[in-house]
Amino acid sequence: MKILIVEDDKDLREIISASLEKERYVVSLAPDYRTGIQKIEDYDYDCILLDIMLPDGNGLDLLQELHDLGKKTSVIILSAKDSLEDKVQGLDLGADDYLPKPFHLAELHARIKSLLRRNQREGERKLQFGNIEVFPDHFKVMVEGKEVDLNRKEYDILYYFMSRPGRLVNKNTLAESVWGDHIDQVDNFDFIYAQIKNLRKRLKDAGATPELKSVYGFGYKFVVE
Amino acid sequence: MKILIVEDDKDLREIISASLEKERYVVSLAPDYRTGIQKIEDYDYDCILLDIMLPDGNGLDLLQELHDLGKKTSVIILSAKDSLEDKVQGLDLGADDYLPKPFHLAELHARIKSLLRRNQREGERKLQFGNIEVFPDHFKVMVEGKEVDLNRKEYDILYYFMSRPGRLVNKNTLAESVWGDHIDQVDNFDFIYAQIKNLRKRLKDAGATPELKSVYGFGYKFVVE
DNA sequence: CTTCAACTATTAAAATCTTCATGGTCTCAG
DNA sequence: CTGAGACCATGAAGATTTTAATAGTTGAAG
Repeated sequence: MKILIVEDDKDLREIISASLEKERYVVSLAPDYRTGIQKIEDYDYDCILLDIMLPDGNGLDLLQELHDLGKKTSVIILSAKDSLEDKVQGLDLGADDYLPKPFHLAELHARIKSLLRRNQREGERKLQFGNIEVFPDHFKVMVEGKEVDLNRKEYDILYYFMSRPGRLVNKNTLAESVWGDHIDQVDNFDFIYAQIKNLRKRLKDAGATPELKSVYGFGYKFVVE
Repeated sequence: MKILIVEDDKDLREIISASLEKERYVVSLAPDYRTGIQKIEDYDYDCILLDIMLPDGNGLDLLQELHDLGKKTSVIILSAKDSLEDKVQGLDLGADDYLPKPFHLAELHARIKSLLRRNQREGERKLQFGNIEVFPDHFKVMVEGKEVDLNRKEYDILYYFMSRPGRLVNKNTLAESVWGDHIDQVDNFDFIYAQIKNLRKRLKDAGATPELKSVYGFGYKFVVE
C-alpha cells in the first residue's frame, strides 16, 4: 500500500510518515504543490494525504488535477482551516475524507484503513434480491444467471430498488434520486409511470421473482411474494 | 430561525439549547427518535442538529425520513461515533455537515451560521460570462436579456463551462461531470461532439459573445475573444 | 511542403426518454 | 353499494439524446 503525503510542515510530515511506515505502508513525501503533482503523475498511490494550504499553491487544485488525469486515488484532506467551505469544496472535488488539524495519529490511521478497505471491495460488489443480481461496477443485471438488457433509466430505477428491497419508496424521492436535481416538485409523474411499466415488462420477461408493487397515493415497493 | 435539536443526552441538549437561544435562534428539543420525527412532520425548521445514536432508533433513519417527506431542511449530524462509515452514510443521505463529539460550542455556532447563510442565498444565484447569464435555480439562460431555450444536456454543458470560464476542460472530466458515473473510460466522444455542436449553434443563434473553443487532443475552453 | 494518422465536426438514422390521450383502479363519502 | 375524483397503467406520438457514417482539420514526421 503506497501513500503520498503532501504537506509543507516538515515536522508533521515526518511524524505521519514514521507512524505510517511502522504500519508497513510505503510512504512518499512531497513538501509542496509542484512536487506533489509530479509524483502523482509519475506514480500510482493507493491513498494521498493532502494539505490544503501549500507554499506554492492550493491543495484543492491538486485534487482537480488528479481528477483531470483520470486517477481514482483516494484522498484525505488535512487542513488547519476547518472551514465548512473548504470541506464541502474538497468533498465536492472528490476527496474521500476530511480531517481537521490537529488530529490524533490513531484517528488518521483508522481513516486510512477504512478507506483502503472500502476501495479493496470495489469491483466485486453485488446486490441480490430474489433471483435478481445487480453488479454495480459493470452496470450488469442477471436473472437466473442470464444477463438482462436494460436501458439506463430502467437500470437506475432497478438499482435504486435493489438497494432498498421491501422498502416503501415515495415517488418524489425516487424522482429526485434517479432523475436528479432538475426535478423539483413535479406535478405529474407520467415519466415515472412510463419507466416503471417498461421495467416491469423487462423483469417479467426475464422471469424475475421480485415485483414492483404500487402503493396507492405514495409510491412503490419492491417485494418478492 | 428555528432549530431542532434531536439529542438524548439531557445535559448536552440543554447546553446547546441555551447557547443557541442566546444567539436568538428559536430552539425546539427532542429527546428521542419518535419525538424528533413528529416535530419534523409538524413544523418546518431551518436547521436540525441530529444525534445518530438515539435510545429508540438511528438518527440516519430520521434523515431518510426527512428526505422522503420532501423536506430540504439543513441537517448537522452530531455523533460520538466518529466513524467514517457513519459520516459518509450521513452525508450521502443528505446531511449538510458532520460534527464529531466532543465539539466546541463556537464551532457548532459557526457551522450553523455558515449553513444558514448558504441556504439564504439560494434562489438568487447567477452565473455570468460575456453576455450570457445563467440562473441555476430556475434552469434559465439569458443572452442580452433575452431568454434562450436549451435542452437539458445543452444546459448541463453550458452550466459546467459557465462555472469554469476560460479554463481548459478535459473531455473525460466533462463526460463524467455532465453525464455522470455511467461513463467510465469511454473510447469515443461522439456524444460530446454532437452536443457541443448543438450548444454552439444555440449560442451563436442567440448572439452570445463567449465561444467554445476546441483544444486539439484535450477538450474545450469557454472564452470570449 | 506533403502525407498520414489522430482528432473533431456534421448530418442523418437509431435508440431512448418524456408527454399525451385514454382507460382502468382505488378510496372515500354518501 | 355506488359514484366521483384522485391515482395509476398503457400504448403511441413527440422530443431528446446517442450512435453511426462520412467528411473535414490539425499537428507531427519526413
